[in-house]
Amino acid sequence: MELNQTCKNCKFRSHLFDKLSDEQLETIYKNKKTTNIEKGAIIVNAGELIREFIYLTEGLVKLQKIGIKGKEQIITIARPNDFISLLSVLSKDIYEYTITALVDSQVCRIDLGVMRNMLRENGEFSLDILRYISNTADDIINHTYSINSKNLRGRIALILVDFSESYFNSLEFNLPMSRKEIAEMIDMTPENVIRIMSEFKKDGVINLRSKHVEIINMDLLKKIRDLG
Amino acid sequence: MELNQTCKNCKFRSHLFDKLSDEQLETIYKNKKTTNIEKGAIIVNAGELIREFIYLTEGLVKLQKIGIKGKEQIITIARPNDFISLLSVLSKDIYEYTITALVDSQVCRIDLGVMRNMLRENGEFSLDILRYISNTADDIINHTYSINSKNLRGRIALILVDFSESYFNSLEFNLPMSRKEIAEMIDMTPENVIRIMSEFKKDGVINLRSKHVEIINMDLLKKIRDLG
DNA sequence: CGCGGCTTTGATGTTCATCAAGTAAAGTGG
DNA sequence: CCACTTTACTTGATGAACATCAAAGCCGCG
Repeated sequence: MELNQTCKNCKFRSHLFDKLSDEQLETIYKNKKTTNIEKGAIIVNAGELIREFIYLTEGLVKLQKIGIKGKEQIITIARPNDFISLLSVLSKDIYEYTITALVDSQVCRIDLGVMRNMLRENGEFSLDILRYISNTADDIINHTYSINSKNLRGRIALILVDFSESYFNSLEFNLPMSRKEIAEMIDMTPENVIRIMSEFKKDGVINLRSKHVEIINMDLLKKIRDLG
Repeated sequence: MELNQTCKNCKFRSHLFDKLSDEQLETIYKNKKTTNIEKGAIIVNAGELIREFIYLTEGLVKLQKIGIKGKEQIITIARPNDFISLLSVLSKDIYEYTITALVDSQVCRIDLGVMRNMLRENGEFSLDILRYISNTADDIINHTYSINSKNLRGRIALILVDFSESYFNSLEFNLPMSRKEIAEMIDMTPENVIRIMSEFKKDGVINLRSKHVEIINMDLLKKIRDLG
């Protein structure tokens, strides 16, 4: 892709790179690799040594923790322009989460040493990254507590609204994950995910055919979310 | 307290300030206020405008979220040397959490503008703070998921071990909070907190007299935590 | 075409929240 | 310092929400 060839003009560039000089962007360009990832492919495995900053340019990926009893737990779903390795990259030597592509995706990998130097050199950039990390962490914490305080119906409603408004900007979309993965995201069993989505369908709140979802009564769905 | 009079020689100083020059420490000294906080007193209220970096020098404080239905939720308990306002301070204009002293405590408040300038000026300092935020957020996220994946017995065991090993470094300690607060920390009801602690006492795992706890069988307690 | 994983529905059981009621402890005003 | 009030703690009984188990249908894939 032509526009991808320099970072300066990259159409996927995050505003977080705005504070970098042309020279610094050039340095990043020389020390990055862009890769295409197929749906279902693992981008990083928990436990691997961290060597790079990873930036999502296209697609959708899940970050998950492998629980002690094999029970997997999805922490968050990252979108384009997210630094997907961010939660571990600055504080740990190894990845804490496994990252997997939910749909065909594209990432840029920037050498970690280069990135660190840039953070040291450029205080404005560093401060922006600080804000970004802070926000990301806040969001995850809030999201987790919000899920936790809801009953099962409320949880399903929450993620349906979330997908619609925060990920797809549409009342119709295809769920990018299996029922089992949804269950892992909102801490319930696949059986109950199905049960409750079927209920919503029967009650005319949504339409559902395999992975395709159409939200019919958004107001009601939000009410279920907020009261649940 | 004499040693408190300059930041450079402060005995409560965090290693996070190590990267600051003498001049910068002097600037902080001129722009900070040290305050004593009584047990139970509120340090900041959620919703208040953030004007300061707050640093805990002595004591123990809780950070809590006020839920929608009045249900309070304790996010974490901060110790001396923690930047207790950290999760909101760089990304938000207002505090997201209410912070309350669990025991008599002391905090330093550093003007936010001064702090921001220092982060911009000093890349090493900024990078250290980045790591610190990253770590703090990671810890909270891990802790939350860990609590969430356990049954009630496992949760009680978890916090008892935590208090013993991470906060008091002793097999005997006084719980710095009520049963209700413990419940808010690990997402259960006060009734069940009591019930399960009584069970532990009856089974000879701990000794319990009002707020005083003595761990008798730490191995078993950890087994309960890990299997729960 | 047949196998394995994903999905769906129903029946059962367990865990935990809620309710209720009583006791102990701690703060409050005279 | 004592009566009084309030708040924290404790125990038991009940019910609801949800996980687990089981079985059958579906779909994609070799």
